[in-house]
Amino acid sequence: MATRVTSADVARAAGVSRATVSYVLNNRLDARVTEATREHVLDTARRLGYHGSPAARALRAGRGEIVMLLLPEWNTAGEVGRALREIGRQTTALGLACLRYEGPEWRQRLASLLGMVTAAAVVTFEPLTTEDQEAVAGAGIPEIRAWFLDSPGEPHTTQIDQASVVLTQIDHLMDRGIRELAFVAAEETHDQGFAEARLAAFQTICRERGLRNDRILSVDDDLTELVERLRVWSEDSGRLGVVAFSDFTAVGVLSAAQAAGLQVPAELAVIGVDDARFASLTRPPLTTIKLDLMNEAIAVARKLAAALELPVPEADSQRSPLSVIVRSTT
Amino acid sequence: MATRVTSADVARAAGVSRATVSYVLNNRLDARVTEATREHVLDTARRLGYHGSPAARALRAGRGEIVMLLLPEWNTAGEVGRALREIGRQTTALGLACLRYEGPEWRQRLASLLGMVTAAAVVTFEPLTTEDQEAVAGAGIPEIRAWFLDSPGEPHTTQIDQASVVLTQIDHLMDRGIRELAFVAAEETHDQGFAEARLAAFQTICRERGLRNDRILSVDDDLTELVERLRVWSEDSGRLGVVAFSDFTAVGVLSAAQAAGLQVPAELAVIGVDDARFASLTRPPLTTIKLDLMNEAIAVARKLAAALELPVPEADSQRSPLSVIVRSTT
DNA sequence: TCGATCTGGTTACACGTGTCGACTTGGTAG
DNA sequence: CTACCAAGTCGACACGTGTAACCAGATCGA
Repeated sequence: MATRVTSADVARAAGVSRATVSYVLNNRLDARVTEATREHVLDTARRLGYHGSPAARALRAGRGEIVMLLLPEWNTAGEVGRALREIGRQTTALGLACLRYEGPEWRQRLASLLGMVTAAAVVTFEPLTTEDQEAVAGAGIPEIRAWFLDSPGEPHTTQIDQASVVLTQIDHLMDRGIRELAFVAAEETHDQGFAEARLAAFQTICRERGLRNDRILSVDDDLTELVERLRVWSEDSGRLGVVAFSDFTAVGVLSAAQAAGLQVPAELAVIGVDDARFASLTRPPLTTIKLDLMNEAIAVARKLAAALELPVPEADSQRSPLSVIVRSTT
Repeated sequence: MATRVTSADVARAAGVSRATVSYVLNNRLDARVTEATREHVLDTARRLGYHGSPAARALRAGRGEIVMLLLPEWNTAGEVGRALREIGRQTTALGLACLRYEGPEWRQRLASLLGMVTAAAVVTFEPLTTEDQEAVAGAGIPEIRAWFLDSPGEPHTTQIDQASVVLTQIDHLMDRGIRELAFVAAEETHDQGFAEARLAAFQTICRERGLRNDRILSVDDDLTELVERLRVWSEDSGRLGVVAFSDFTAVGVLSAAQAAGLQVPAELAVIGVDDARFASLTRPPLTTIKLDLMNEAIAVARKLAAALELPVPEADSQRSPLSVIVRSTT
């Protein structure tokens, strides 16, 4: 195994001092270096295959180059995944490395984690425990909050809130002339906070519009209860509109609707969220909401750059954060 | 912002030398330290909220404490995600931090990435380009291969190969008396390698057993072709068994079957892969294969420990890597 | 009593980098 | 001829650790 090649090696090979090498590699314009030697150093560095030691640089600079994303156990298949990739891209453009830490394990172990990773900043997607908050503060690292989910008592930092997702769903159903609504969530361990926020929004919006807001159900693997409820609900209303928590849930609703003998979309309309991969493969193809979190991703990158005193990237022009993908279930 | 508290601070506060502090904190048994002073140092360290500088430690040790998982753009919702979490857990148990880098961006940029992250090792799930391979070699870091997918020309390192997945699917269908098989894959950007490997396995196995192996289709959003093919295929065979690439694909098959007027499972049987969340919600509920990658995850951890000369964890007892979740589509 | 051994701890160095102040040079004005 | 200046380099330090080498004092065998 070839031992690491250091800047001293480069200096020796190029016949200059180590300081000069450092100046050239970090191309500091204020240090006066002849163009000839600059080229020479750059060339030998490349020839020797020099890559600086991140540890040494971090030690010297007092700050690392890693941006650590502390992810809850989310499903990253859909738009959330796309947003995370965009954050990664932006971070790379800032000259930093974007790494993810996933799983529930970090919840009280952040201190030991930060004792192993020389992070430049930490990006959170949920409130931290006070203990963890102290850990990140003790490490002298900024915490960037990318909370896509509104959190009680905290000013929300992104433009898309869960309420407007539900609002868009309801608006679409009402545009189709439907005034009898129901909300179906999923019994899941993940994304529980999202489900609660959406449910609350559903109830509020319905109340404001003078609609019934008590048709609510959580569905698990067993669909029998859902079948029963759909039957009852649609008996006392002309045409039922189901606001599904996600496309997964919507699949369950479709199955239950058939079992209940309800025609989709004639007697029962469904609208999901996330435009999952299988949404176009259901029967009938699923109408759903597509989120666009790019603005949020860029917002995160801007906060990051500001906190680290780096050049702040431009905000993208107006993009519509929510759009309805109309297929055949509404 | 409170400045970082160093081991020198602890030493000063405890009235001992910095070396003693270091000995205590890394509790080296060979160094002679009184139990009293040990307690005292440990206490003051806790009181001051001392956390070592990962950068300095890495610089001194010549090796970082980060295990970097270089992930392709996989769907991590199912069993793969569980395996990754297990790898993370094992890594943590080894005293290392397990971070993920995801996205296609690293493909030729590994050198610059390793220039920012002080990694102890790199875990790959696909072959690296030669350029990237040089980068990791130049950094003097071991590469741990966790290739769940068989790769041509490379001895495969895990027990589950794609062929046995397909084998299990076919075995189950044949147990049900089905001898007319078809393979349906998905037109996707991700997981393409998996799809090809599975298709090849399907063709080989069918040939070996003297069955037709030319009923093959890739499905995209448009199901019309699939509907047509299912109709044709089931006309010249009594009962058709469809080997689906994934549960997603299976959903498409179910939709197409209904459109073609075929009863499931009487006239057409389907079996998927992955036991996705929605598999129990389809209509009828989907029979599928559940992978258990825990053995593979532990194998990765063992290789990792061996490469870094750490105590190698025990291999788990025998677990069945593949099991059939029988529901109602077969 | 005196050297040998053990105990509890400290001093000093190295890891690889960024950067400040100092140090050579030519060149030029006084 | 001296004083000064700017351009181009370099020596030296600090960042925070882990650990080998060393040292004062106590204990102990002869």
